[in-house]
Amino acid sequence: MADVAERAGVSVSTVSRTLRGLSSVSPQTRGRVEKAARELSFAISRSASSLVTGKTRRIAVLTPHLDSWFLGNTIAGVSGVLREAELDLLVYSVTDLAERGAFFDRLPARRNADALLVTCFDLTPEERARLDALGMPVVFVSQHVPGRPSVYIDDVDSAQRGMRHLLNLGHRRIAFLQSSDDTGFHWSSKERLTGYRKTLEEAGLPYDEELVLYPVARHRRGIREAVGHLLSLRTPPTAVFAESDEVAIEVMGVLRSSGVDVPGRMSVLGFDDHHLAEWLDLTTVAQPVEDIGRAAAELARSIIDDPEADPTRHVVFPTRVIPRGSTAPPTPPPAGAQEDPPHPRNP
Amino acid sequence: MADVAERAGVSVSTVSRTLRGLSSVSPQTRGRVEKAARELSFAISRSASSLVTGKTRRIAVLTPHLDSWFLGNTIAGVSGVLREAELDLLVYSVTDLAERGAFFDRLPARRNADALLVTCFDLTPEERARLDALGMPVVFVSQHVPGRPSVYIDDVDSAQRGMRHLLNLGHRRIAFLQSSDDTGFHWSSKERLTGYRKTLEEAGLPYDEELVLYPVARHRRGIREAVGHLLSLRTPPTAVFAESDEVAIEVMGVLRSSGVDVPGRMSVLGFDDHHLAEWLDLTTVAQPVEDIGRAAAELARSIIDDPEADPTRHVVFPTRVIPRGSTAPPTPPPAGAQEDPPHPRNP
DNA sequence: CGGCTGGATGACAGCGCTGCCAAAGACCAC
DNA sequence: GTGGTCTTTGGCAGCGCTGTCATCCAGCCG
Repeated sequence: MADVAERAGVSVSTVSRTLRGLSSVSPQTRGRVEKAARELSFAISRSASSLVTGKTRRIAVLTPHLDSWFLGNTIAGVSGVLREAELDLLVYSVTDLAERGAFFDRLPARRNADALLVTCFDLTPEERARLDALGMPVVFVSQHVPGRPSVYIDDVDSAQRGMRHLLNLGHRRIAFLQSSDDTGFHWSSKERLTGYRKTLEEAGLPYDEELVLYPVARHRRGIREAVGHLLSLRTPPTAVFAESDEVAIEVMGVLRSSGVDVPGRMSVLGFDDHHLAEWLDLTTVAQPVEDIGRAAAELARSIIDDPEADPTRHVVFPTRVIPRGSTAPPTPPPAGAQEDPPHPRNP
Repeated sequence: MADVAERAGVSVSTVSRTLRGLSSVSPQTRGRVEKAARELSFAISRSASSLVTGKTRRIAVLTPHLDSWFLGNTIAGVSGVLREAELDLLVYSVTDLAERGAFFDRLPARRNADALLVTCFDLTPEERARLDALGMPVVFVSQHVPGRPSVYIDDVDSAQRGMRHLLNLGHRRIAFLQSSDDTGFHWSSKERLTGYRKTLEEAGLPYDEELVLYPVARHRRGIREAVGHLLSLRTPPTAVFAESDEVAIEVMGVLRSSGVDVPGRMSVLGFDDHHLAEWLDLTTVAQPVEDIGRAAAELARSIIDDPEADPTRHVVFPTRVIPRGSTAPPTPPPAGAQEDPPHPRNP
């Protein structure tokens, strides 16, 4: 910076003021400084400036993984907003409990980021207290935490609307497939299961434990076994509601390779509106994933710009059921079919 | 740090030495310091230490997007290695030419990261020169740049092996579908196309421009139009080689929804071994994506640890054709069928 | 028993910026 | 001409660490 100052014939203070866009610099001086900076390819050292200001101009994202469609798109949304704000994006992914423990133990984000976006994570009270104690602003993504800034969808209601779509088609035995892993991450599962149960209750249908398969871990054989289990029941379900499109697509693949027609013998409903869902004709509950990322980044930005701002701001995004070819009325109609019309009345 | 020093009854120098793992600290002192640091949840300020050392302990990744299966998995691999090395991961995604220009203009990574991983990017000579001028070590990922550290697969050879699989099944008219975008990113397309051409040449087959569709942008209607184009040719191809599994899966979806049986009337071959490829029974050329990310991170790590190290190190990963249900001999056999056996001889 | 070695620790400058305050000058009112 | 205000600029301390050098003391040799 001293070099730039010398070249422009001003003091370092003036260079600093110019480069930060402060107003109290005359246009001529500004011009000379900018020219000198360009000629020397000068870039401010964030290390030095954050040492003084206490601001790092960096936002950290904490995720349980990076290789899912959901998180890829969420982070893409975050990244777009941060780029415009000239903030840097720091990514911490913790894929198992040991790493999770290590993260909250050492908390490497501390002092290295101005805010933390927590995605798909059910923080324990201790973890939350720890972040609070260190004064790290947190935005919860894809999760509703009362009293904390969060960006989310109404998972209960969304699952209910998905379920009603299946009920309206005439399905009465509907399985629910959760994807879970061994790290205690949230991933909206619980809420969607609640929506599933509530809808059954509303419709006066029994909750059958055999139809709810939760230990379907990502990247494992679990899906095939889960589908095998459903197909070997005394009365197999006529529809499967998968917690995410990725699971739903796998289920469709397994069903078709086992000779089970979709939607002829089994309807499949997903959740997300994955990029491939359209091409694979998968009915799904769509959520605006990239918008969620963008909103979370905006929230983080507003918090670090103005720490006094209301800390309880929430952004709730709507979801919608997109009917496609993977769901249809069950055939033959289940014994207990009621007066519901055989064709969808819920678009 | 002063607080920790006081609590442990030592000087800040000793705290610094302890926390950096330097050897010249007695075990008792080390224990006391670590205890004090834990009790105070102390984390070193990277800003301050990088101001002195010139090292940021951060690695930047430059990518054209974040929402593809390939990059999600690559970055997951990178992230794992960096976490173990206690390095932070900074992500810059530039999705169009304007952002790309802005990135190389301002070069925000400068002084904020110790090395840059460039993924799926064909840098222009000017861009490369600029990085060099600023002394930023670069590792090329998924791209072979002679004389620079790079991690990649042999795209030409891999495409050739994929093509030979189709030829051995008896296909003679094979389309090639590239995914492209408008930003001049590389994405291995050119090399795979070269492999396609070379294989045709070897087999004495003509190169038909009508069968090579490159303007198939991501997230666009392009795929449907491309498939429509192929199906409306005087002699449609009997097989499609897609540049990535994501494209291949979309192609399969479009074909099936158009009533074209896969592999009955059209074989589809992908590239990547996407997580869903197995479930959708897609034949593909598998590459070890996460390993590529890991190797790239290791390379970056070794470069920042030892800047004198050989700057031309390369890691080449093998690929393999995984035959699944989306490829089969063409029916009816093409007119010009040769003495090739009708069944695969290339597993 | 003095001097020397080596391991462990402390003191202190300074990395590159920013925030604060002072100063210089332009301008105006009286 | 004097005093006051406002705009623009410069000087300088200090953010929290690390690297270097100094210091201290135990242990050992001659």
